[in-house]
Amino acid sequence: MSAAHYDIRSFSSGQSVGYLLKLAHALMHDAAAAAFEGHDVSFMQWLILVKLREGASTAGELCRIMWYDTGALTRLLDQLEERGLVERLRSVADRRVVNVRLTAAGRRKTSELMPLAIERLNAALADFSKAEFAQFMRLLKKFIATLQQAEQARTTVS
Amino acid sequence: MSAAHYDIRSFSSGQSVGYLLKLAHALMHDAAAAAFEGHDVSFMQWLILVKLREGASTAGELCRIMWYDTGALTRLLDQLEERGLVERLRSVADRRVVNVRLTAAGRRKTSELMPLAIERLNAALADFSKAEFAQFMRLLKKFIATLQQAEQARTTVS
DNA sequence: TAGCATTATCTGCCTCGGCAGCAATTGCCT
DNA sequence: AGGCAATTGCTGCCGAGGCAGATAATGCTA
Repeated sequence: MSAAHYDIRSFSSGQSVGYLLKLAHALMHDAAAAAFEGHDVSFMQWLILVKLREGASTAGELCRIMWYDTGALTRLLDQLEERGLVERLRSVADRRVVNVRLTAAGRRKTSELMPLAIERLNAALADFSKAEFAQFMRLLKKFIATLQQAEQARTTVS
Repeated sequence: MSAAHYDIRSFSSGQSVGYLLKLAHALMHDAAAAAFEGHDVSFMQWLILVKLREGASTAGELCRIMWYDTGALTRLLDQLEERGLVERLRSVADRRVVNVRLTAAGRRKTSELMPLAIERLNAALADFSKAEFAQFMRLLKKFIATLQQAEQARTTVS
């Protein structure tokens, strides 16, 4: 472990990872949300659809991987179910669990909107070389791993 | 400019910068908010105080640099003013403008809570070498710059 | 000076996520 | 089997932020 990166004397908010992450996320999210405007599925809803396509199968699982509230997800799934993009099936193995899966229409809608997201991601990274992109991803994952570990330690204590 | 980083065929949400930024920000924010729990100033409010100490002087300026809603900021300033941490002064040069500045108590409170934030930032970056930290900051800033440029182009058109 | 677009702030309304409590179900332990 | 903690999903409530319209003040143009 190296010495601390920040100290009280020299701290400036513009040099804070937290502040930069906030800005980067807000800008990226706004760009994505703007791209999805006018379509009948919001950006957040589409993210859920993608995660389902990638294998997520229950409500709780979606909440954990998306760092999303269970109450909020229940309501979000209600909407997706109403529009026939998703279906809920009570698990027979464990009747507390609700299995969620894409319908055919849901799968179609997911693919249909995919280009919107891809386009925005590439636009945001237009000035990044392959090497820079790889570095960026690696560092983000490392950062996340550290915090998730700390978070897990915090919640298992209490 | 290099070739596109993402394409429709190979896309996976776990490899999306947007998804990673969302997670990184959420985890960092939760850690910071948890650190400020119990103190009479929320994490968000403290951020405003810091920006004021660093020279921000009007409500509008705070909104722009923090990527924050003007309505939300008005209410947040109301609370800070009530507690005597901040004071509003109608500008004499332009009477539409409200100059905001820290009171002595506000400056004291800002410094008092600084260690909480520093500590969390350093904890999150504990495994980062100096070089990795510098790289991470550089790439985040580059990413932000690209998106801000695009955002500005989008809003000046309409 | 009169008219009009623009800017800065504030207010009300709406949506969405966080949180706490609830009901149903399961698994563990005796 | 019986009791009890833990887990899953759902519901009501609350607070915070986004958005649109209102207000006041300024600057530009004729």
